Amino acid sequence: MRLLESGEMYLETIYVLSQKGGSVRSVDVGEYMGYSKPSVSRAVSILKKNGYVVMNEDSSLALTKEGRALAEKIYERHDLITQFLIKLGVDEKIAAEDACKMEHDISDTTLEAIRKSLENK
Amino acid sequence: MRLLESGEMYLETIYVLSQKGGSVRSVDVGEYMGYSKPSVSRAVSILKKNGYVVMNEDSSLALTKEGRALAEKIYERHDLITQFLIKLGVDEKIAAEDACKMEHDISDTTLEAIRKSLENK
DNA sequence: TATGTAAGTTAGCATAGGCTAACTGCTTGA
DNA sequence: TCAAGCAGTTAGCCTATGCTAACTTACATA
Repeated sequence: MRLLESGEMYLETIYVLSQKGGSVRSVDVGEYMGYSKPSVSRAVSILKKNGYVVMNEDSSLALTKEGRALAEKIYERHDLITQFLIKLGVDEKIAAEDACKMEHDISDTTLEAIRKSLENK
Repeated sequence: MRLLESGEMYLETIYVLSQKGGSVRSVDVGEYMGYSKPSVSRAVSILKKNGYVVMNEDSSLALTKEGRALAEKIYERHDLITQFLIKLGVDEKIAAEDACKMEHDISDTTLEAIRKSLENK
């Protein structure tokens, strides 16, 4: 089942927090995103149902192979768009914020155009 | 009251259809957007409540001064983003589709960066 | 004149995705 | 040992925004 935008955001957050090292708990995800525990609990249960995340016995979260692959794809989009906006002259903070929203909307075609444009520099 | 993304889309559609000349009715908006009559009816009532649209006696729709100003702003964003994506090498159709989603998300800062980039060509 | 069609509205359903309140179950420290 | 606090879950509320069904109203024409 295809994740909606909010699901992608939760998945991306779990990925980003994992990259920082250490275990990732639901409460960490909620704190990072500014959402309540029940909101995270529901979102994580959907990610589990979709096979993107598993919860360990100590209730820390781990990405499955599929979850990691999808999260990497989403994060790469985020990163490419952010770099692109920065090159365009947008302040780093605003670039990251805008990229956060754009990453869910942009077609693969546009993303490839952005990638090419970054390579030609 | 600030319009949400869906409200902006309805307003933009009324504006675009107005530009084509002739009167714009709710049913035209629904047909253009692919939405049902009740969905349009509710959306239009919100636009009326916000002072962006009035309904004439023959139930055709007209933008107020504020509605027109906002619609023009939204449409200009749409147009700038579309032109920008086309210059980036994206096919015209896909550029318009992506612009449609991006126009609601992008900050004023990024929009100005896009505008400048288009001018430097 | 009576009927059929078109347009708009109202009522109410569904889903997504925030929230708070309240419960459960661990773990920890006085 | 037991009381407190922390993490996760469950129940249920709210808003936004799509939908269908069914109603109203007006017009046009047989």
